Amino acid sequence: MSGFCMKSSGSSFHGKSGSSSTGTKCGRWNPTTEQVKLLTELFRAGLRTPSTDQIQKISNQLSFYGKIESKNVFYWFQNHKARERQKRRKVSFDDDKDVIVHRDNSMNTSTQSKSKITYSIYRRISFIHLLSFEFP
Amino acid sequence: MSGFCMKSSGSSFHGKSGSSSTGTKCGRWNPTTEQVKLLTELFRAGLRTPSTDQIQKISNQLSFYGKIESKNVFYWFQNHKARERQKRRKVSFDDDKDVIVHRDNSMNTSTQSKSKITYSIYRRISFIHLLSFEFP
DNA sequence: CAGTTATGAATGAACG
DNA sequence: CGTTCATTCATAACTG
Repeated sequence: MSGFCMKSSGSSFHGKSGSSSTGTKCGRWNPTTEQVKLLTELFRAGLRTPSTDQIQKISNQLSFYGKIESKNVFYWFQNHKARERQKRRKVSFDDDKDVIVHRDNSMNTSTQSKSKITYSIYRRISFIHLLSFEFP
Repeated sequence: MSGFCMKSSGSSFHGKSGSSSTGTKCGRWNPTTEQVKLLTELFRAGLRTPSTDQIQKISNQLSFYGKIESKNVFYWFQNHKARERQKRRKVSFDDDKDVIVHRDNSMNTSTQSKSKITYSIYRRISFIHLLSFEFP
C-alpha cells in the first residue's frame, strides 16, 4: 500500500548513540536515549501539545544528539499523550460500576478558563503545520 | 465477497484484544486499495469538496469494492485536502535549512464568492443529511 | 531466524 | 477549515 523507501539492505544496526553518519534516510526515526529522556522530561513538565515554535526549538535541541525532524517531535507528543490516555482507559475497563472516570485535565498550570468563551481569541494560531511527507 | 473490514494488504492484525468480528462489525472504515486509488484519482482530477450528490455517487461507486458510507467519502476529502495543505504549508522545516518564506498564497481563485457563510451552512446541512439518510 | 513487543507513522473521525 | 483525538498499520528492537 504505502510504498515508502523500503529499507533495501541492512543498514546500521543498533547504533544507538551513533549519529547518522551514513546516508540512511529511509526507515523510521529511532530516537536516542538522550532524545527520549529530554522529551519525557518536557512531557512530565506538563507539555502536551507543543506549538510549532516549540516543536522547532525542541527539534533543534535534539538534533545535537542525532538526526531528527520536526515531525518526529510532533508525532512523539501525539503518541505519548495518546498512549497515556489509552492506558488510563484500559484501567477503568475492569470496573463495571458506573463509569465515573474523572478526567485528569492536568494540561497546564495556568488557569485556563474553560468558560464560555464564545467569541474569544481562539487559539487558532496555526499549531502544527510541519508535516512534510511524501505522497503519491 | 464484498464487505471486508480488513485491509486487503498486509493484515498483520496486531495484538488487539477483543474486537471480535461480530458479523461485519468494524470500528472505523478501512478503505481498500481500489477505493483509495479511485478517491485519489478524483482528487488529482481536481475534486476538492464534492457536493452531496457527488458524494453519494462516489460512495455508491465505491461500495462495489467494499463497505463504505457517504460520510466516509466526505471525511476522506476533508482530511486529504487538509493534509495536503499541511504538508505544503511549511515544507522544509528542518533546522538548519534556510527558512523559506511561505509564499503559499492559498487564496481562492474563484470569484464565485456569493456568500461563503451560506455555502458553509449548506455544506453542514448536507453532511447531516449524509449521516441521517445513509442507506445501502 | 521466527514470534513478540514497543513505538514511529498514518489516517479515519470529530471538534471548535 | 484547521486542529485534535482515537485507532490502526508498519517496523525497529527485543527475546527465545
